[in-house]
Amino acid sequence: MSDLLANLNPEQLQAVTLPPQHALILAGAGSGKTRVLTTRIAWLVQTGQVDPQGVLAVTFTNKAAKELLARLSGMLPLSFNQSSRGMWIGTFHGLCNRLLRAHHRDAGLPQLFQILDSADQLAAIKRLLKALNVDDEKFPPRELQHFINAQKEAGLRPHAVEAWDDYTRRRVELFTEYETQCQRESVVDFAELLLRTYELLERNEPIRRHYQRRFRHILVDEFQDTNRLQYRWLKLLADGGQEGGACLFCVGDDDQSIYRFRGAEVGNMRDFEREFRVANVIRLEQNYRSHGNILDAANAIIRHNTGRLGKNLWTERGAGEPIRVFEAFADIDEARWIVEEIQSLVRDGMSRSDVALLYRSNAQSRVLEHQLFSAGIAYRVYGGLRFFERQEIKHALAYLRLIANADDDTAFSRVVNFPTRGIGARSLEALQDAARTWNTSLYATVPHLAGKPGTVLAQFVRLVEDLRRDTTRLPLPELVDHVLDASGLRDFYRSEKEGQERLENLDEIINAAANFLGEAGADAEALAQPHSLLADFLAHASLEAGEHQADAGSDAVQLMTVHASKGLEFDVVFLSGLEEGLFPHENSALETEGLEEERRLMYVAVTRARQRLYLSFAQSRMLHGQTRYNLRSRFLEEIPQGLTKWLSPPSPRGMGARSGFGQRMEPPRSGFAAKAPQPSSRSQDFGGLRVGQLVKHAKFGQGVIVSAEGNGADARVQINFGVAGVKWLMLAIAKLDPA
DNA sequence: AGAATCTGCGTTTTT
DNA sequence: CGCAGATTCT
Repeated sequence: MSDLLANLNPEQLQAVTLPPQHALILAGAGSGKTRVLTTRIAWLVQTGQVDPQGVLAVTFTNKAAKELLARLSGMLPLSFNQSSRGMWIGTFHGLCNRLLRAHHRDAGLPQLFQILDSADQLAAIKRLLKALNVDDEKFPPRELQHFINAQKEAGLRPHAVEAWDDYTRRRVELFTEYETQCQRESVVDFAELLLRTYELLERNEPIRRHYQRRFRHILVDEFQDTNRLQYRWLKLLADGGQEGGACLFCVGDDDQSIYRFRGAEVGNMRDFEREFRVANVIRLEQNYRSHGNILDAANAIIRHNTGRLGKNLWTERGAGEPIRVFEAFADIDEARWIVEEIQSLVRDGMSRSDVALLYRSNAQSRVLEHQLFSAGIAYRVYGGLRFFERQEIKHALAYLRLIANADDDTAFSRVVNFPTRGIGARSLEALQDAARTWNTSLYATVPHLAGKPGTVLAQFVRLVEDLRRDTTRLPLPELVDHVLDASGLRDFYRSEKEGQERLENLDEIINAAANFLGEAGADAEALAQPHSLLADFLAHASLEAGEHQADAGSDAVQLMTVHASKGLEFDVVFLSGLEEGLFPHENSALETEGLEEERRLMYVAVTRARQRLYLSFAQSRMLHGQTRYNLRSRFLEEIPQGLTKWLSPPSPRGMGARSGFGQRMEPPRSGFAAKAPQPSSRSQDFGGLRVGQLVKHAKFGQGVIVSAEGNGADARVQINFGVAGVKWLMLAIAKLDPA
C-alpha cells in the first residue's frame, strides 16, 4: 500500500485517495495522469473499497486501454490479477460492443452483428445512394456520412431530427433508408454502437439497473475528448450522479482538446462539474517531462485562450536550453536545415528515434521526407494505412464476414467479384434491383434470380456456403488460413507482380487471429458456439485497426502531425511550418473557437518536447502547386522573447523575402534561381507592388502578396492575409498600402 | 476487365 | 504539385 502511494506528489496523492465522490482531475501535459488513473484504481481495489468487477475504466484508444491494463497488473498483487478480469477496461466503442453482444436481443440485433468502420460506412452509403438513384453530386456521400454521424452523436434518430429545409428533409429520408439498410444487413457503425447502447440502457430498466448497481467507480481518461453522446452515456451509467450511483472520476485537460472538429465537446468538463456538483477539482500542474523554458512557452501561448478552466505547468527541473527559432527562406531550406541539425544531433550521440518532426498538415511531410531521404537518415511517417485497412486485409475480412453474416452486403459487394469470377456490373445491378424488390440482402436474393447471372452468382453463394461448412469446427487461425486458400485470394496475390507484400500481410492475419485467441483466452462458451469467436475477431478488427504502419523497433526519426503526437514525448522536437494560414490553419479563421483550437494544438506540440524544442518557418512555401508567401505564425509572437534564441536574425514580423539569402550559406541550387526567380527580382510592375511584398488592406489587415496576374485594368494580386485567408484582389478596386 | 487518361481537389481523424 | 476517383479507351 505505502508502496503504491510512494512518490506521488501532493496533488496526485490527493486525487488517488479521494473519498468516493465525483471528481474532475485537470491533468496537464506530462503531469502523470495515467499514473494517477491506474493508482486510483489499484488503491480503490486494495483498500477494499470496491471489487474489481465494480470498476469501469473508459479510454479513447485501444493503446490507452492496453497501457492502463498493463500498468495496473504491475501494481496489483497476483491474487488481484486473478480477479482483475472482472474489471471492465476499454474504449467507449469496445465497451459498447461488449454490451451489445451480451444483450443483442434486447438491443434488437443478431448475435453476430458486424461493425462497419468509417470506410465501410462510406461504402454502404454510396451503395445506398446508388440503389435509390440519388444524385451523389447533390448529396455527396461524405457529407451524408457526416450528417448521419452528427445526428447519432446528438442522440437523434431520423424521426427526431428537425429539418427546416428541403435539403435536410431529404437527408433525413436518406438517414432513415440508411438505418433500414444497416438493420437488414445486421451491421452497426461506430456511432451506432454508442447510440444503440445508450438506448438499450435508457429503455431497458432491468439492464440499466444491473449495470448501474454493478459499476461503483467509473473512471474516464481524456475526458476533454468525449462527445455529447459519450457524456450522456456516462451520465446514464452513473445514474446521473444520483445518490447510490457510481462515482465518476474524470481525467482530462481542456487545453489539449484538439478534436472539436470530430465532435469532441470540451464543454462536457464544465457540464460535468456543474451537473454532478463536483466538489473536487484537482489540478495536476507539476510536469515531469519538459524543461522550464519549454513549459513557460507553453503556458504563455495557452494564456491567450479564453474560457479555460485554468492551469499553469511548472517543473522542478531547470530552465534548460532556450527554444531555438529558425527562419528559412523557403520550405526546402527549412527542411534542409532541419536535416543538418538532426545530423549534428546524431553526431553528438542522440538517437534518431528520440527526435520528432511535427507539422500541422500531412502535406508538409513531403519536403521533409525528401531531404531526409537524400541525406540517408532513417525516418518513419505515422499516419499511413493501418493493418486492417489494407485492401488485401479488407478482402480477406470480407470473406470472413460473409461466413459470420451472409447478409452483410458491404462484404458481399467487396468480394463477390474479387478475385474476378466473371460477375460484371450488369449482373450485380440485376441483383441489386431484385434485392430491392424482395427486400432481402444480396446474398439471400441470389436464389431468386433466374437466368445467366443467377448461375455465376449461385456459384459464389456456394463458395461462401462451403467456406462456412468447412470451417465450423476449425480453430480460428486455421479457419482464416482455409479461407485465404479457398477464396482464391492467395492465388490471386501470388500471381500479382507486386503481390509479395500482400501475401505476407495475408499470412499476418493468421497471426493476428492466433494472438486474438490468446488474448481472448479461448472461452469454452465461445468454442461451443461455432463462428461466434469469429465474430468477436471481426469486431476486434473493426475496432482496432492496428498499428499505424511502423517498424517501430528501428532507430528512425519520427514524422507526424501534431494531432498524431498527442500523448507522446520526445527528447527533441522540431515543429515546422509555423506560418499564418498553415498554423494556425486558414480554415480555422471563421470562428474564434477555431483559432483557439489551433492554439491548443500549438500547446500540445510544444509540450511534446523533453529537452530541446526547435520552431521554424519559411518565408515562402510550395502549396497546391504554387509558391505562397506566409507571415510568420502569431503563435511565435506569443512566446516571450527571453525564452527563445533565434538561429537566424529575426526579420520584422511578416517582412517578405529579405534581399539576400541571410547569413546562412546557401549552396547554389541548380535550377532554383533560374526556374523560380527570387520574388524581389520578379518585380514586375503591379502598381508599385511586387510578389512577396507586405501590404495592408483596410478590412483584411496585413498580408503578403502571393502572386499576381493580368495587367492594366485587369491586374489582380493574390494576397495571403494569414488566418483571414488567401484572396484575389483587383488592383483597380482594392486599396492596398505597403505595410 | 483492366489500362490509360482526365478531373478536381487540397487541415486535423483516437473509434 | 501530386493524388484519388471517375471516365474513357482498348
